[in-house]
Amino acid sequence: MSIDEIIQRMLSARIFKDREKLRPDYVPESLPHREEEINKLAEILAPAVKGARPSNVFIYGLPGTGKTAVTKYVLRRIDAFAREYSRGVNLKLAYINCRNENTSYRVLFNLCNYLDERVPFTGLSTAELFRRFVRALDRERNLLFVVLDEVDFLVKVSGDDILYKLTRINPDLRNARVSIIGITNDLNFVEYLDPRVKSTLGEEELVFRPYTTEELADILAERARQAFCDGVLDEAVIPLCASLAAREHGDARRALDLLRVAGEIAEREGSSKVLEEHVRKAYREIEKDRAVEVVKSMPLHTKLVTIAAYLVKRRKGEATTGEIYETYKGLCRRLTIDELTQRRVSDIINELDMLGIVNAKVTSKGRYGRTKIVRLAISDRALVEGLKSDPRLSSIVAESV
DNA sequence: CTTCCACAGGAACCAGCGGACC
DNA sequence: GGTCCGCTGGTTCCTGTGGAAG
Repeated sequence: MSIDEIIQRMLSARIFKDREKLRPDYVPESLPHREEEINKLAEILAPAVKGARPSNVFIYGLPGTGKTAVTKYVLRRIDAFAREYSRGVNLKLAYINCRNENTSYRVLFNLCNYLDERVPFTGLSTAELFRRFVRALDRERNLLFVVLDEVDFLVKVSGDDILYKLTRINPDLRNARVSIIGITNDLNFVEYLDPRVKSTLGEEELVFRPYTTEELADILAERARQAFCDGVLDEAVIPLCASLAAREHGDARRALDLLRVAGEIAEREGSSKVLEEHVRKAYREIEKDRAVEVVKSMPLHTKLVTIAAYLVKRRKGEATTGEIYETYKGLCRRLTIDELTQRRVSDIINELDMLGIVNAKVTSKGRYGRTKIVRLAISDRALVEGLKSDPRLSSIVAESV
């Protein structure tokens, strides 16, 4: 294909009008089928406009059910009102994603940044950092909203100490007030919490139901109107995206991704319309890309454990922890590197399970012990692709994969 | 009903690192 | 330049356990 042809294709294939509208972090003007949640959250948070401290809120719901979007949307509106009508109170919004900021220190560090308080990003004790945060906060009549998105990560990694402190902070403040909004995908999350934290943090609770297939289709249609040129979507496309995403508990984010990638594939192929087959390709591509990226970014030993799982699987279909460990030790010897302990490898297998690279399930085989049955959850091609950029593994990959 | 395998997974600890503080 | 701090990614030691075999 000549350059002329490629450019010609690009020009003739007008698929997208504004593809930004399909990005996961875009917060749209309206959030269909979340009216009830929006109203409830607005009712809870509205006192902020008059400078009163709203109750803390806890929001539950599976991924892609609009928790983050609704929260940002409501806070944005409240902030706009507060700017216009309230006197003497500074509304401040701190949004923290605890998947990245999963330690007390980092959370406090971020909070200080939101208050324009300069602090070192390591070196201080957490207690000192907390004192500085409180001091900075209490200097003015601030009303601070702390949004802790995916707060379960914070608690799993660092415990609920910081939550406890944050929820008890108000009595110690003379001028400022803090209101906390915790968001989590993990419906069993409360179990990890100290009951005292549970009661203060969960002053109000909101549960977000997953979208149904029809609701997803509505959302997609709404966004598609803004994102795509008129008439480029085949009529089967939106229902298909919706039903593929609904298979995984009504995840709107996945549905939107699917639609965007399908559009990109159609554009790349020079098709004038987005068709059903583009959606199916998109589905496979998203799965594979995710797997490849994860494998690429894994540390050496985690890769070796993955290869071991693959090798055992190829021999006999599925693998136990013990078999994987033996195979893994063999790989280490061939590379003349020190092997990790079985205890650690057991944890690595759990990590791989969380990443969706393998499926691991504890099973008891009676007299023959209790172990984990491990199955590779990604395609061989994705595995090879993810491994081939690592020069340390080239010999192993070449001959065994 | 008891035994006993092959691990799971908790607890405590450690080395090394980057970085702020004094 | 020594000290302190928290994080990461490991180790060692350990107790707990589902369920087929006996």
